[in-house]
Amino acid sequence: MKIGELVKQSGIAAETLRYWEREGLLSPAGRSPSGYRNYSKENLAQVEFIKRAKSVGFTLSEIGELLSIRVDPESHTCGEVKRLADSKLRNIERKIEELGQMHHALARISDICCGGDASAIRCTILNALERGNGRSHL
Amino acid sequence: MKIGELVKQSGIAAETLRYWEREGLLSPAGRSPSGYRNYSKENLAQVEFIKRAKSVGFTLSEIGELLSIRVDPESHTCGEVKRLADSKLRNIERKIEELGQMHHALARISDICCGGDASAIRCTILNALERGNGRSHL
DNA sequence: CTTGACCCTGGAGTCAGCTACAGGGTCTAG
DNA sequence: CTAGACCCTGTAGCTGACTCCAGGGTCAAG
Repeated sequence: MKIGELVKQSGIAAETLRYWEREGLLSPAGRSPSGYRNYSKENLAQVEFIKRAKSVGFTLSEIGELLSIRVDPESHTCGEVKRLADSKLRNIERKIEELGQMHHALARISDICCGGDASAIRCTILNALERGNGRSHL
Repeated sequence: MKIGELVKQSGIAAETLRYWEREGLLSPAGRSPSGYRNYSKENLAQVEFIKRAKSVGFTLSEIGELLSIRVDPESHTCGEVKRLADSKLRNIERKIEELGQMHHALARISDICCGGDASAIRCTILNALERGNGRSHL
């Protein structure tokens, strides 16, 4: 199938598919005489693989590693794959933790703000940002 | 004080302070005859304000808005400030939610992987990425 | 035979928030 | 007077994942 068909089947933009190809994630099965990319069923499966890997947070370069394992799984171990997954999990946990701290700090200073039409001169949010309060995130 | 002193007092790199200035967040109180930036105590306070606002997740352009309220709070209301804070809170919540879903999905497929030295041919993680399983995030 | 949809390449631009020069001027201690 | 620390501007590069564009070739329908 040509790229337009793959776009329809996969929901991924043509520019993006070509970008993934440049990044080494997706090689079309072949080319037509006139240079048009020809994609196979396997190519479509690979695009779906990439989409799923993206949806759980892998970066394109990590997906590249996963794909190289996928094409030759005999030469790799479960352990390798699990290490990739678990390091990504730790990574996600760190981000959640950071965001949680931000949320906690911001919620605390926002909660005590009246939020009314009074002038912002004594706004507690502004004051908290102005002075901090000794804790790490405000 | 000159920029090097502000760097010491604030812990923010000189390049970054100049960058913030280009972005309209921080204007030095003045310039020496030779063109060196002169920073005041108020400038230092402003840098601390920016640091705190960053630490709770505001972007530089949002911080710009907060700063413009800060310099003229009479013309603004608590409500304005709280709306900024609350929209940022919703924003953080969305990101946490997204990451939580990624974490959930990835943990689920990682947990059932043996992680051993066996070849990756039947690796459950790879299989899950290959086939999906009908849920939104795998 | 032409129109319009489709495809190609290569390169530049986008977002945020820096960071790193290069090539110069200034200031201060000895 | 000179060495070295400091400061200036302007420009370019970095990250990641696209996104857009110009300028062209290809293909099928009518």
